[in-house]
Amino acid sequence: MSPTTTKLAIWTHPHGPFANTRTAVIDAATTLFLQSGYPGTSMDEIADAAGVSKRTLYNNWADKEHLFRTVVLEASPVARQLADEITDELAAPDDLHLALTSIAQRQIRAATSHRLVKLRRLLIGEAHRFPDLAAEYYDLAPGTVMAAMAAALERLARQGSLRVDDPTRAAEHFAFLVLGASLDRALFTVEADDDPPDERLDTVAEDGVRAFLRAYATDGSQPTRPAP
Amino acid sequence: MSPTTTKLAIWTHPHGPFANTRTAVIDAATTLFLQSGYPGTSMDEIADAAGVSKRTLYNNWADKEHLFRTVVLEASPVARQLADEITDELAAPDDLHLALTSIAQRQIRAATSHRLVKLRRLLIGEAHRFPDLAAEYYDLAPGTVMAAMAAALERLARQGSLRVDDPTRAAEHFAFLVLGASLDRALFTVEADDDPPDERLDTVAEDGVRAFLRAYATDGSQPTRPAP
DNA sequence: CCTACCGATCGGTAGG
DNA sequence: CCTACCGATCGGTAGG
Repeated sequence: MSPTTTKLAIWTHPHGPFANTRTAVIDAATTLFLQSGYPGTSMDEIADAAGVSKRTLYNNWADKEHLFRTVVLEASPVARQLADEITDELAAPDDLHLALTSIAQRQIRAATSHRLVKLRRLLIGEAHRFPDLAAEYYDLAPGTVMAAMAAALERLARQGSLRVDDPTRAAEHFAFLVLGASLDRALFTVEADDDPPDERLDTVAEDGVRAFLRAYATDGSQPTRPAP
Repeated sequence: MSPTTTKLAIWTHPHGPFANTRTAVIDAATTLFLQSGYPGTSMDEIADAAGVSKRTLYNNWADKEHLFRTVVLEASPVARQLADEITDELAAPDDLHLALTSIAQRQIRAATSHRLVKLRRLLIGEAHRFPDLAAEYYDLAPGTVMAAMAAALERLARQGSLRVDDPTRAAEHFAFLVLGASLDRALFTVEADDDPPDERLDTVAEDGVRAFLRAYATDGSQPTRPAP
């Protein structure tokens, strides 16, 4: 094995060439921060997990806090997609009950996914240390979904399908009827064998949608209550 | 000044004699843990703030984790009182809308109070380190209130005032319609000048109660929507 | 010569 | 109950 070959092996191990160093660090830091929290994760552990030296971390980020901010803001943008889906699917739905149920089921699954619950725990637990970051995330992720839902509900009200005085309040009512209890419980309950299975989440979401429509549907636009 | 006098001054400063040592430590530890989190609070700081030596801490608690558990479990029992009020006031209300609004307003004020929000942040942020403690608190505090509300709603359904298939689900819907959005936002937003004032919380609670009654009241048992 | 990175170790502080 | 101190580990940086 020539020296050149050896050098190549070093360049490509374990995470490929230079361009991917940043990705490798962010991946490792994300995993560790979500697992053990901010003070519970050392820069040494991150460096080890990423397969780089600690000096590399400090060549790319000023300090631990800056790396943490990168991790949080790059872990967010699932929300954008859900917001777009809400806007599209509620534009002019054939069956409002069905459309809302489909959205509700995706919303509760996203909100109670292990990854998102861990990210919320991390941000909530560090809100006193990173108040601006926690607020920024909240406006960015749940805020985007909530704004899309409020706009969609306002449109549906103009179309005559719903009776909505305050679209923002109605969007909050929809979201928390659907996922409030499940999300709150998930924040306090560390992932276990008795995590709610998908079909149970679907039922919870359906119950939330039914309650929402009883509260917000225009009279006669939907059956008040389907027989059990 | 005699040595005895000097000694007495030490005994009674700053938190009185021996019996109150435990209280002084718990008070100091509660303040510091709620302020700076578990790893952000040192046993030295707690000892200093309580006016005792670090050795006293370890004479009363095996280690930092045991002291933390004491702090969390002694900070809880506000919930018991709210649960009792729910049971009493919803037993046979003259005006259901009024009774639910009164309960909702106390519930949202308690849930968004700085102290309770900080306690939630602390437990959620440390749920990975203390999974059993987080679960125990959740069953003890929100769980107690939710159980009382479910029982009360079931009773009201038997009296004919409400239409309730699943009392637990209905209690969740009530709680999260009333306080879900406010609580979720409070967890991410560190106490600031723009905290929601009491009258705004009251409005949010009223909106939640109205939506709940539109969804759960029996037909004709209440006006569907008061004119604005 | 550069960028990217290494092994080794700094001063301070944690829980106990 | 205090001062002094431990083994271990923190975030951040030295020279090469």
